[in-house]
Amino acid sequence: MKPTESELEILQVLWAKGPSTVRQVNEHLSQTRDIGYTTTLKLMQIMHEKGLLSRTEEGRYHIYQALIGEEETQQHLLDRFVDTAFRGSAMKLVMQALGNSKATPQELEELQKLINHLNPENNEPDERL
Amino acid sequence: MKPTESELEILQVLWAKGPSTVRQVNEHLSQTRDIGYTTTLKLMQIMHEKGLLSRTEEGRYHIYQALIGEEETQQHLLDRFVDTAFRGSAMKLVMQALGNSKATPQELEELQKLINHLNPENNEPDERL
DNA sequence: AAAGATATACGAATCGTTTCGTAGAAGTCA
DNA sequence: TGACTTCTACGAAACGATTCGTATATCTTT
Repeated sequence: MKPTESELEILQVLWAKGPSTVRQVNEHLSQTRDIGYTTTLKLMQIMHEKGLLSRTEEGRYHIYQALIGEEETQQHLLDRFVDTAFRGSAMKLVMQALGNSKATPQELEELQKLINHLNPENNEPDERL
Repeated sequence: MKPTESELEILQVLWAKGPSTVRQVNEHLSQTRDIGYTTTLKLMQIMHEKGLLSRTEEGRYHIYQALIGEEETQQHLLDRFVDTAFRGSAMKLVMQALGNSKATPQELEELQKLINHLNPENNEPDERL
């Protein structure tokens, strides 16, 4: 339930590319860092044992698939992170993340909508749901 | 520059309480989890070696102090976290953190101000800087 | 069929973090 | 002074994560 950094890397690939073989995942990972094939293999085997990945035998190959969702995992990691790094204050995190990001107007607008959702009383009415 | 989880715990205490002895830090930590005195001692010694903490001898005691700032450290951790968990998308993180937090109206208002700052063009004018 | 490439399985080395036991120095108290 | 407590220092065990070497099986190619 709490993937390590390496495991997260692999999950990222599987989330992005869908079910994949070890080689495909490894190919992808080696683009950004030095990692041997058997290292990726071992990692994915362990993740399979842990129940993070499913595995289907396709002839000689094994095809792996993420068993936990991206958003769900992100939410979990986020909760943990807020606790450890921001002492539980999600707002502090939000402010700091936002302050240092170069958000596009579109993104800000989306965010604006979300805020209006959260706070139907206050602020100028914008659109009803 | 990249404190571990345990180190972060200790930093939190020092940030909150200011310069402290090992015992004071340990006392605080033991309130929330099982940890021996010498464990805390060793950790703080290592952090001192790493340059995370300064140390002043006060008679028989050592008084430790955080050498890195809270916000600065949080920013650093946050950047890293956005990269690894949210593939660099700070906005995705913000939206998700916000969506799951129960923010008070005051907090939302603060956030609103920040957004208006960031996006002077769009939205209703609110206040000039 | 033989050689070579490519798959999985698995044991083990390595590395960083965390934890604690033990020793010795220094202060406190009866 | 002698027993206790309370510091720091330090070595090393324990643990988890990461990495890779090697063995073996299975294809592919000539």
